[in-house]
Amino acid sequence: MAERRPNPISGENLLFLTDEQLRKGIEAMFFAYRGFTADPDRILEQHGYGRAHHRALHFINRTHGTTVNNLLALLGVTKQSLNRVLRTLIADGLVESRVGRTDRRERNLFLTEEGRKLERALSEAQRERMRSAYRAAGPQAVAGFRQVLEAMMDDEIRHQYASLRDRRS
Amino acid sequence: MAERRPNPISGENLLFLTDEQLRKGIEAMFFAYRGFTADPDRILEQHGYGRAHHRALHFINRTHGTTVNNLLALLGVTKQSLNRVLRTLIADGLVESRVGRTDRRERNLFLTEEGRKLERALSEAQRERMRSAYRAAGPQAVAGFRQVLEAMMDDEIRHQYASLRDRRS
DNA sequence: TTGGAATGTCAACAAGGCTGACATAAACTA
DNA sequence: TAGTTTATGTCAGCCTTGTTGACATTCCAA
Repeated sequence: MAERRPNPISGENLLFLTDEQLRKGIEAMFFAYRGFTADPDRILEQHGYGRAHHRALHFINRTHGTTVNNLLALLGVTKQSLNRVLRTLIADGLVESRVGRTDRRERNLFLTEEGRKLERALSEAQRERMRSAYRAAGPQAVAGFRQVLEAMMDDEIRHQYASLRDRRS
Repeated sequence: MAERRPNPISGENLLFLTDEQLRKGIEAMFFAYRGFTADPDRILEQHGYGRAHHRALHFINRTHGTTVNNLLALLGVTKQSLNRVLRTLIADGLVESRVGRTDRRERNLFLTEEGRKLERALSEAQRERMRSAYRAAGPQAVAGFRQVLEAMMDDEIRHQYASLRDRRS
């Protein structure tokens, strides 16, 4: 999948692995992430929510009926942190928590119509930025972008990402 | 610079701009950023510092003698937030603050030997993850990665990134 | 029936954002 | 020179979102 190109000079081109190149990548990652979150942040602020709420909405939307434990693993936070966020989302009528059918200890989480509405607004703002970046960089760059990001994840997360990746929304 | 490939089917390949593709990119960005910060975070914890300290150390190291105002613009936080972090770094002897030569209202910031030592440890941990990701993905993917990230930044930040990008460390 | 798993809740705390107000010194300007 | 602006620092207080620890409830499964 990852296309390695032999270097006519030294057998393999390693110039892209210098500390200078790596530093540029690190700074690009830092600055780009700021842009990545900027648009949803503005919308969230109008609703009195934070990034944690966005993340919860996103993954509940992605995996309808997911359990709290499942969500914890995806988000990488403690249940207390997530619970605080979920509580407000449920109280505000954006998320519905249903007792599990087969295992009634579990709670299955769903977005309400209002929750879907906010999720779409957040998601569309973020997609618009991504779309513009993708269009500017072109398909080949996008493929490389995804490859590097995937290689940068922790192993365990990469597996979760991969199983999520190939679902329908 | 960005290589666009004509699509034999519709004149231009736009498959990479579907909502599905964009969503995958969004999730990849989220998960990758977690990995990106994981290694420095572990080191910082041992010293009782947080990410904010890492960012300050990084950019002071990058732009020796920078002023507080300059740093504020790069980090995108308020002076009160930055000041809290700087105060501890100065008190702990990692950062030195010298009165400006030409304008004595300004403070020029430098890393001490100890500051450089910690910065190197943090930086090396982060570079190691980046190096491994770059190596796995290959030079062409890395170029695409950088292109997409740059296109994702806010305009103002992109200019700062660019002027920083081409400096020597 | 009992142990453990899944979930929720309460309390307390910390980092690191934010705003507003105010102080000081230095530089600039009319 | 007098007044204003700029750069910085600091105090107080607030918010979000992360943490740990303790404890209750529910209920599956051995």
